[in-house]
Amino acid sequence: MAKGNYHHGELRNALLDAAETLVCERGAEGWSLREASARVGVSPSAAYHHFTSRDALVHALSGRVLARLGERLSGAAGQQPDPGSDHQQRLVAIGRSYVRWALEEPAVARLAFGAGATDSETAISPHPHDVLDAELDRLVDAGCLAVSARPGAEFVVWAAVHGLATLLADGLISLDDTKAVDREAERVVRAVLSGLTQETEASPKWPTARSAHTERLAKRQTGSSSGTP
Amino acid sequence: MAKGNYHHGELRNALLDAAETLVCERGAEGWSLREASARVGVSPSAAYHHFTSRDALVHALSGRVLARLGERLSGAAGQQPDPGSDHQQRLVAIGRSYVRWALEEPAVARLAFGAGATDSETAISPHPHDVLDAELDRLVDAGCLAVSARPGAEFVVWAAVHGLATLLADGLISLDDTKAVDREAERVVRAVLSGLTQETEASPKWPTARSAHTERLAKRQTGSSSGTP
DNA sequence: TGTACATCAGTGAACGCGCGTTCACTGATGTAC
DNA sequence: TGTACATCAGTGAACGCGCGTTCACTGATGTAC
Repeated sequence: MAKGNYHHGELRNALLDAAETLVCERGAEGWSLREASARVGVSPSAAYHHFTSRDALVHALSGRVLARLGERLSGAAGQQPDPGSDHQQRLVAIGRSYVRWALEEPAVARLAFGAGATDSETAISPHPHDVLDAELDRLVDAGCLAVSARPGAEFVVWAAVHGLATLLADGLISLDDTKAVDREAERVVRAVLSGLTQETEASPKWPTARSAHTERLAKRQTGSSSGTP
Repeated sequence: MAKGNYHHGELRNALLDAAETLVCERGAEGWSLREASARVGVSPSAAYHHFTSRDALVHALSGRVLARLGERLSGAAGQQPDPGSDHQQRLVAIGRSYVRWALEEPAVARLAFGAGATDSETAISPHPHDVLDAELDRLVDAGCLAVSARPGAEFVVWAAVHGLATLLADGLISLDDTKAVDREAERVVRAVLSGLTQETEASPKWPTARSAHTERLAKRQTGSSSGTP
């Protein structure tokens, strides 16, 4: 906005905004760097002062989108009233929020997950994965999930919620309205949490999964800790 | 193969094969109709005698891939020994098979699901969804799943398994080896089935989901039944 | 306060490219008589 | 069994297109003295 437009000032963000809008309108892959530049009213080459390539733009957008999702999820959990006897409530809220989000802008969700594993420059904060993680810890603290069932539980919950979200976003499953989506998300979360709760003892040791996100964190820490003895 | 190559004879299938190989090599979107034709040793225009557009090729490929997945899933269930007391075993096998499949050729899986909802020409048989459905019916018959929990249970299981499969395929979660993948799949399936089993009574009514696949079947049936009074 | 100058963030033309699709064509195949 | 002919499944040249990226450039900004 305002005055001489030779220097845009906010071009980086403006390009990300334009790209996101294009993704909404035309799908995760159906747009070009040239189009995004044109929307912002800038020449295609201007983009290269802010992103090294189209791919870098995509990754940056993915990061921004995932961070927003993280905020949204932790917000959803935080807005839940005092759990009373229903300790699964906050996790239900998270699952619901995740699924709703994927359904609001399916193409954006697809892009975010598609580019998700490759970007390592920017820290995504709060990362959706961390939000889920913290919530499961709460559940253990409340005595509603056995300590033995806790390791890797986030991947089970994440898988279930993510699966519902992507099946809906990709149109492989349909539900009639938002209400139905919310309730289906609730069913999935409750089923999976109840199942995990039953694991308790005598269960086999489950494998150790790692998320691309925590992987990155770990690398960063070992890298810096080697410098601080 | 053999003799005068003016008439290929199997061009349609050959193009699908080439496209599938290209998807493996370069990702779900990183290939062109021209490339596929070139691999088969045919001019690009030849493809138009078998597919109305590149998009039609993609959909046909998706259908073929999904049908193969269906076969594989039902095969995996069928190979399980007599369940004994473990009635979840067959479903664990299905889930394992689904996840393994997605991990073997992630790009192909992505393409199959991405194009999945739009194709309505060819019936996919056996459809993965149907295989799952049948198996849950078995579970009810065996008395291991309440009749009240059965409706829509396939979507809960599908979501969980599909989520794990896509998170792994997209690199958002990593596991060390095939063994770990198998065990994680088992954990997810067992968790979700145990959760569903607990639903039994007094649970709220869950929404009615529809899959793009059954939707299509329904349409076909109403269409033909109107002609046979 | 005024001027010189480095740096930053744009421009716009050009590059080479491969794409999906169309078209008029032609060689091979199979069928009717 | 042999020939005429319709149909099928290829060819190859051409279309117009938009793409990502590069390059030498230039106008605006901010800092040092």
